[in-house]
Amino acid sequence: MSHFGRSGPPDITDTYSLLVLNITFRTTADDLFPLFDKYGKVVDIFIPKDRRTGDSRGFAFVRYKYADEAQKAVDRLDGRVVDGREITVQFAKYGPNAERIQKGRIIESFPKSRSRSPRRRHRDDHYKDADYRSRSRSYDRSEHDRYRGKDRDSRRRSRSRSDSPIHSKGRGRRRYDDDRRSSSRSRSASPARRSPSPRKSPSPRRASPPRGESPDRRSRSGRSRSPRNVSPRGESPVRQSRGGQSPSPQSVSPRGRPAADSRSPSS
DNA sequence: GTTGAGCGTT
Repeated sequence: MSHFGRSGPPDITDTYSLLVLNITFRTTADDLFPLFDKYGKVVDIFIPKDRRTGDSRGFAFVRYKYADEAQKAVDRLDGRVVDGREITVQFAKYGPNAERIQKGRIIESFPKSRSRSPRRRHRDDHYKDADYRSRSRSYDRSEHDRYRGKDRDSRRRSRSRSDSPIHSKGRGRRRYDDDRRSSSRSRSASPARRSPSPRKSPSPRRASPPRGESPDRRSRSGRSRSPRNVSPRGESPVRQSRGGQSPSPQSVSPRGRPAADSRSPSS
């Protein structure tokens, strides 16, 4: 009840998690809620977003209270065109916290009894966690084995090519080793200085001095969607960082123009 | 402004 918009998972026990893929990047939980709620009782909807940009990743998680309803939703909403894009609804295979999921049902498997086996510090348990996580994110594995895929791999290959061994162009799923890489670079001040004129320091990347930055530039004005809850009841299982989670009073300008205009537009 | 394989939050 009061968990929505407060903290992590409110109560994910005996609930069925549905994974919705192929959704547009602008589709929000509010849009999926009425869609999934029509087929059953939706307990909660969660749409993972990027940590850097904060944009939707393109998939959402819908939690149902009953399996029959979830299955129905999967059968009915699976392949449905939402926002002009065909979405893919299926049972979640992995868990948010390495929880045991059976047929999409989340089973509570928390080690309540601490005095059960305190001896076990680290063992295969880690393998389990890393197992579902290293499904393909880790490219440091046998890649040649993956190439044996068929159509499914072909999709990923497409992306792989885009990513290429080089940097990720767009919002690649690369890790947060950006800072780490910088450190590496620091080690070698100039690994291959091609310019015989080290005097020139053309830093187009850093050519932007700390001036009046506007991080709130990414206004969601793309879609005239009211950021308020769709449930006037006050109880909306739809949790999204668009309401109370991100209380940024900076982009509240009614005109879309920040009132903090320290600069003088004139001269 | 863009993108499109996939599996999650304090």
